[in-house]
Formats: sequence, C-alpha cells, structure tokens
Amino acid sequence: MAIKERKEREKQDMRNLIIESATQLFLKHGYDKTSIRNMADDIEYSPATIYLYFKDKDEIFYVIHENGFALLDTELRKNDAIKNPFERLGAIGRTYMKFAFDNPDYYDLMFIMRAPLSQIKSEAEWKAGECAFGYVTQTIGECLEQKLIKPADVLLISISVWSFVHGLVSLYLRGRMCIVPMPDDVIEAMLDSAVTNYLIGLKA
Amino acid sequence: MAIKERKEREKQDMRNLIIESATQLFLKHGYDKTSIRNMADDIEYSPATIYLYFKDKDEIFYVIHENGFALLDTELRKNDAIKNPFERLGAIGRTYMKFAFDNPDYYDLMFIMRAPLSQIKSEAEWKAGECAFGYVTQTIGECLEQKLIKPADVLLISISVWSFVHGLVSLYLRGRMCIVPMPDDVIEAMLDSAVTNYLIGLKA
DNA sequence: TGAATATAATAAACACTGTTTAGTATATGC
DNA sequence: GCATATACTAAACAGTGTTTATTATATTCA
Repeated sequence: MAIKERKEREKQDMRNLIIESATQLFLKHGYDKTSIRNMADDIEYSPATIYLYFKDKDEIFYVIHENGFALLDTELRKNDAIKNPFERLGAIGRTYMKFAFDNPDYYDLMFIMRAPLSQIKSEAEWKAGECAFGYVTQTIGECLEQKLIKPADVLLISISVWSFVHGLVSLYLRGRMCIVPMPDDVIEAMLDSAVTNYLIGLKA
Repeated sequence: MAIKERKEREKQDMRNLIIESATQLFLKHGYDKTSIRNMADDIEYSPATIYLYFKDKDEIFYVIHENGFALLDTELRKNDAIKNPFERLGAIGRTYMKFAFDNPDYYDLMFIMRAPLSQIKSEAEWKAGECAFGYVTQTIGECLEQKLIKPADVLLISISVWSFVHGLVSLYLRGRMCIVPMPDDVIEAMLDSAVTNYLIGLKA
C-alpha cells in the first residue's frame, strides 16, 4: 500500500505550494493583500481548497513566521565564528537589526503581529522564538562566565538586550521615530550607535 | 446669523458623539470589533452619516490615539513634583509601563498600530508623540546638566530609554514574553527590575 | 470487472468589512 | 411661498475569512 504514502506526499506538496504562494504574495504585497482568495487565484484552485490543507489563515502565517525564524537563526548563528562572546553579542545585535531592516514584513510577523501566535496552544510553546532567544541567552551566559559584563541574572539581561533592540527596531518600523525629524539613513545610524552605547554600558 | 455658529456647534457635537461611541466600543471590544457599522448602530445613524464627519476610519482612530496621548501626558506630568530629575526619570518610566498595562488598547493605538499614523501628512507632524517625548528629553536634559547620568547626546539617550521600555512593554503585550514561561505577575516584576537595572547603568 | 465507498475539489452562500453613490426629506435664505 | 442648501440614508461596490452542500474522481473490495 504505497498509495497512502503517495497521498501523504501529495498533501505535503499542496501545503508547500500554498505556503510558497502565500509567502511570495506576502513579501511582494504585504499582509493585507495576501488574502485566501489571492492565494487561491495564484495557485489556480478554489478558496475552499485551501481549507482542506490549513485550518485557517493564521495557520498559514504561522508557518511563514516559522520560516522567518529559520532565516533569522541562520543569520544569527553565522556569528558563531566570533570567539569572544561579548564581541559576538554585539555582532548578533547588528545582525538582528539588519535582518529587521532587510525583511520588515518577516520581522512584523515574527515579533509584532498577533495573528501567527494565535496558533500556539498556550503555556510557552513558541518553539521558533525559543531557538533564537536561546542563542542570545547562551552568548550572554558565556559573557557572564568570562566576567566580560556586569553580573546579573542571565534571563534579565537577555530580555533587556532583546527588548532594547526590538524597541528601537519596532518604533522605527512603525513610523514612531518621526519624533526626531531626520532622514532615514541618519536615524538608522543613530539606532546603531544606541546599541553600541548600550552594550558598552553592560561591560564589566 | 447665529445659525452658522449653531451648525458648527452641532457638527462638533456629532463628531464628539462618534468619537465617544468609537472609544467605548474600542475599549470594550477591541479594534477589530469597532466597525463603522457598529458605531452607526450605536449612535443610531446610518454608516454613511459617519463619513460626513470623518474622512475615513483611520481619522476616527487618530483622534482616539490623540486622546490616549492626552491621558498619558497627564499621568507622566504628575511626576513633575519629583525635583531630582534622575528620580523623576525613573518614576516616568514606571508611570509609562503602568499606563501600558492599564490601557493596552490605547498603548497599541499609540505606539504599535500603523492605522492612526496614516493620518499624519508626513515629515514629522506627530504632535501627540512629540509632547510626551519632549517631557522625557527635558528630564534627561536636566539629568545631564546636573551630571547625574553619563554624558552622551540627549536625543540618543532619550530614544534609548524610550525604546528600552517600549521594547519590554510591546513584547509583553504581543505575547512574545512567553519564551520565559512564568506567570504574568512574575514577568511584570521582571520587566520592572529590567527598567530599574537599566537606569542604574545610566548613572554617572 | 463492477458496484460501493472514500477522497478531492468547488460553487455558492454566510456574515462580515470600509467606502461611495444616488436619491430623499428637512431646514434655510431670499 | 419657492428655490436652494444641508443632513441623512438605502443600496450598492468591492472586498474579507470561512462553511456547506454538491459533484467529480480515485480507491477499495466483492
């Protein structure tokens, strides 16, 4: 009975087709323009067919959100080559910001929007987020071991570092940095030096 | 011709009625449930009537967003009684966080959502934001004058402080703090000590 | 192989959304 | 009193996510 397996394969192919179409539409035209009907048009199936492969729209965007994390993870871990954990932490911060500015729609889905997280059943099951965050806590842990930063709870520092960079990035992406009336490149430089400054403050 | 003035008054009354209804619906049921039709039902007029008083839905929510800033401003400036600017800065931070947790929907509209800012014509015209942010820069300016914090550009520090607190708050409000699996009250305490810790790091 | 069953896909509908248009009462100005 | 201006709305437009009933196809078993 290889039929069952072929059917399973075909089901996965169809899921992939839908995700590919949704991702392409999402990155090209944004979240609002990525409707079930647009996806259906794109893959040349009826809208109802999509519901045979995904429970709802949020489930589709949860997968896209997970793919975004895979992307970010790959980028972040490229900094593994940097042996000094404090230097690595700085590089991770800059990589994180670059990711956000290069992929604002992914960043939105991953850290700002509510939609994709409606999928997690509750009680800490955000696997995608845990992986990237784990890399930060690990690096900060090494910094603490080597006494490169002021002693404090590793989780508290991790959350602080993450929140600091996320704060800068998300206020910028949502247009709130217009309170300082400067051209975009000047602001981006400012955000960069804010991170640099912040990390200096952590130094032991 | 007092008729013209009465008409103007009536026009304002109607605008207020719509805003009141929208605000009540928004705070009670959230943004998505606050539709033009729901507002119309509530004030017992047709949906089209609302468009005689507001250009579009975003314009209504821009007013609500401005009201939110008036509220936050009042709260923040209560800290004016604190003469020491560094202590005042800490109090402002805690007031800001309390506002966010007490009024998550307002906070969303003011600092996270895109919708209401579609109203600002461009090139730094975000009056509501400037006012609250101005109070922070002013306080930080005083801290610098009195050499209470490490010297740096006042704008850079202001943006850093704001981003730090906003980062903590917005990650929490959008469910991303679930990476640390703790009860809400423990997390809120953690965010509080993160701010305290951060401000200590700024100290001269 | 042929009938019965299970699977895959869809057309159409449901209940919404923001917004616009054309038409109707009512109030104002002359 | 009549023409004009104002206030209002019913209905439609163009979309949204999702569900249901139906049909066509593929698979299983006698």
